[in-house]
Amino acid sequence: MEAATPLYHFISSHQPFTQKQPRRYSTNFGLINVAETLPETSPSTSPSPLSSSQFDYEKEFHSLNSVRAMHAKMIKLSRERDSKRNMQSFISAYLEFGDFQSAAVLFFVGFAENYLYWNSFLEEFSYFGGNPCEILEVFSELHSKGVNFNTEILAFVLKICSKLRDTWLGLEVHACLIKKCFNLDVYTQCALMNFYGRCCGTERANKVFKEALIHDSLLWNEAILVNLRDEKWAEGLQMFCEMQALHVKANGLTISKVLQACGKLGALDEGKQIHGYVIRYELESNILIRTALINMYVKNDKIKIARVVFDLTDNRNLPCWNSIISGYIALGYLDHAWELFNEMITSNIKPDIITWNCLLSGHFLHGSHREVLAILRRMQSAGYQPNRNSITSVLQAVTELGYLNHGKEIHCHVIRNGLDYDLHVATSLVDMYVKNDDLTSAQAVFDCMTNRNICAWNSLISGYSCKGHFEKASNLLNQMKEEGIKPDIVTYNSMVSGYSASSCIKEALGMIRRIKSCGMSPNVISWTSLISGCSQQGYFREAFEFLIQMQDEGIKVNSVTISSLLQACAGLSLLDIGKEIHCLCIRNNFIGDVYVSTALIDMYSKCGNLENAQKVFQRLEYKTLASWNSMITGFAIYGLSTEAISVFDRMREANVQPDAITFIALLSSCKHSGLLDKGWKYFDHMKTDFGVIPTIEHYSCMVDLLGRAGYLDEALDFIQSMPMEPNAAVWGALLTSCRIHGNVELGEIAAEYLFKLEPYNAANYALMMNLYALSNRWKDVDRTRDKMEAMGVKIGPVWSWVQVNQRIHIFSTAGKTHQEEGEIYFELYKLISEMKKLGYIPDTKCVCQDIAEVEKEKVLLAHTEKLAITYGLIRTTSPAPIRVINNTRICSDCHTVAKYMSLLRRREIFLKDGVRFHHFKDGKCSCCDFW
DNA sequence: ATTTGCGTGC
Repeated sequence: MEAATPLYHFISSHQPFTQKQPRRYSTNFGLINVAETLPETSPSTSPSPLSSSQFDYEKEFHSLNSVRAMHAKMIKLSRERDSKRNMQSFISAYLEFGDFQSAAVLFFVGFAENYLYWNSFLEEFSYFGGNPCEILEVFSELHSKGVNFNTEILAFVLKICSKLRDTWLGLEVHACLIKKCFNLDVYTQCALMNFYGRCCGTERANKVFKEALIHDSLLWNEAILVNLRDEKWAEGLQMFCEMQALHVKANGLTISKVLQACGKLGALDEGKQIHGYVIRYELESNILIRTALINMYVKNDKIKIARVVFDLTDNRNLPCWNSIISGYIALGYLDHAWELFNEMITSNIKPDIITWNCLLSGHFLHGSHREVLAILRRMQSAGYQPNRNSITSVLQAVTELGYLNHGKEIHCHVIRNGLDYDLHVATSLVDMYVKNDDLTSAQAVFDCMTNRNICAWNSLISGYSCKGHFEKASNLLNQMKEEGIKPDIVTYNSMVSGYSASSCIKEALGMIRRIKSCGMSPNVISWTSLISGCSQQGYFREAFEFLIQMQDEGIKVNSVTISSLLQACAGLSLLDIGKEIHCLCIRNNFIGDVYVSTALIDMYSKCGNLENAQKVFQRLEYKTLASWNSMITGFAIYGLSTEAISVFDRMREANVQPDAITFIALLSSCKHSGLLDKGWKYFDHMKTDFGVIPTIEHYSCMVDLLGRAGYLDEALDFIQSMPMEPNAAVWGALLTSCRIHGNVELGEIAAEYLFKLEPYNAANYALMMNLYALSNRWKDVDRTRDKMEAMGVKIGPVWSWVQVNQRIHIFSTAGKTHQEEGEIYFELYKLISEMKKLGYIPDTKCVCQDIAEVEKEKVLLAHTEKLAITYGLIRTTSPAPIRVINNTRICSDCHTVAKYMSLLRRREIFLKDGVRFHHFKDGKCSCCDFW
């Protein structure tokens, strides 16, 4: 094809065309009265009289120049009007040889007969690669030269304006139309409505509809479509109903779009009525309507009806298959979706990128993140190129899985295929790097983005903020403002969340105030971020205070808030408040939320109510990995290893793949029960049978397990054989075991590492002092205490609390003494003397002070858990169990005393310490004295 | 379509 040289170059060649003109709407065709301006020059080939037959022209159409030559001949002989078909041939020829302007000029000045012809012109124009913009340019130019167009041409131009969103020209065309005639025909009115709907808003289009004198079916259909295109679902549906009342017939496109509206609005009844209409007017064979019906039923949660419609469709095309497959996927029936997918393949329908993307995003949304990667591989090996949507889903899955390396590979693919210029892909990349803790790469991708949307900014800001880089986050916030992007509630919430996660409660509250000063209202997410931050950092009381503030401001809690609050209840063992929240969950239908139910299981087990934890667990219809894990953990912290293992077995029967946390729970249940062999078994099998690679947490569990069982040397060997550097938890486990078994030598080795790794952790010094005291090595006790004091480390307060009559009573080594202390000690002495009659001997080994035995007994009596239990005994009545929480690890003397108390006063005592649970009943403890 | 808040362990 030759380079396009516009028609006027040839016909106006006597006028030198030197200046390059700016393209849009300002080209200068010397076109008007073409025949008159044409110079009287003879073409080089001798002009023979042309026949009127079109074929004579077409025979000569070998190149653009030959087309022009023929055109010139035709004009010269003034045979333009001879045949409209001749004109068509020339237009087609110009299009074929790529001279789109000449084609458009001929189209406008030549003739324009009917709508059908225009559409085929537009089709042909685009088919040969012409940009419809050029049609508008030619029209504009002719219009400015004063050419008068008929209304049909104007309507045609209006259609293109509408398509190209050329509001200015469209309004100009409307002005021409008004000048021409007052009563526009239906087609023109439709074009006008279409234009206003797309370019000036639905309201203007509706005005055109209202002002129209006659509302025929074409106009009704267009009016409804205009509203639905603008996602005015309710308005569109309403108009459809009005149209029905007037017995105006709807066309297939309108019906399919109205069905879409029924889906969006959840208007099942209306949807069914339209289904009835479809059957009555025998429109069922229309595949567009069929597909819309399937979608409508899917959106209204009626997948079974959708399936019936699908099954009854015999001319299923690809969109139809895609609809039913995406329906199953949206509702989470991934297996059904695959079944249909395979069925589709056997019916010789090839999936398209939409099908694949639907599978990708569906598996991501339903948490099957690994499958997303498998589907990607499958589609690639089937020869499909992932597009921006595919990449976005895959990146999200990779982000969730934490597969940074996979993410980088996808980044490479993105770069190779030039997709990095796509806004959404780039945003997903930023987010992938942010969530995988690679802020440097996130920043690099961000810096390369030529235009950034608010999501990209927010993603990066949240990355810096959550990692505690508040300065960088604030700088970005200011920078985005400078670049003219207004921070939204998400931006501020990211800051709130970051501050809350770093215990910067004041700053987080400041952000909430800033949201208000910007004229926005802090929403449920802002408050929940603050509350969950408090719950996770141990500021449980503050969590409840902010809950009250939030409710005062009229913000209602949602399931996420509830999960955070339950965490606070679990942390404080606030069983009664936890139960209140459980009621709230039932009232507000939060029970079905997997996060809430998991948090409930955790709350009940940490508040000492294992039965309720089990009940919640059993009633869970859909058990997630986390819910199985928290139930196993629940049994584990009670030392109920048999039960924990049986939950694990049931989990495997349910085909749920265990993860690292499952094995930590299992190993710790073995640890709490001294099941060394079982522990080894799980440790060995977790990698070989389940593909879960042991982390340092698993190793430290094993050290604990070995050590507590008395295999201290083996524990040390095990530490030395570890594939990673042992951390403080590992050495801490060894030191704890050494203290239990009184092994000073090994303990000193562990302590040496610990003092290096955690020089400011008072618990380590306390453990070592305790170990020395057991062996009566008082000088070493003093030396360790001096070392600790030299480091400026202080042993924090030890506290226990018990709830009596809706109030929490705290007994602390640091705080004020309890006002009823006298009464408490009176009862405690009484109990001790009763116990002594039954054979109780105070276990003074727990006291690491070099003082007389009698003094040691006094120290033991002051242990906070004893005071808390005693207070519970005197201020509550049987059979209410007593629940005591302690923030350290219960000593063996308190353990013995609690057993006697449960026997003497016939009370169940639940005691939660920093490590696990003890349930005392009838003089026995659930831990069987192994803890 | 892309961005903010939630559960399981140590």
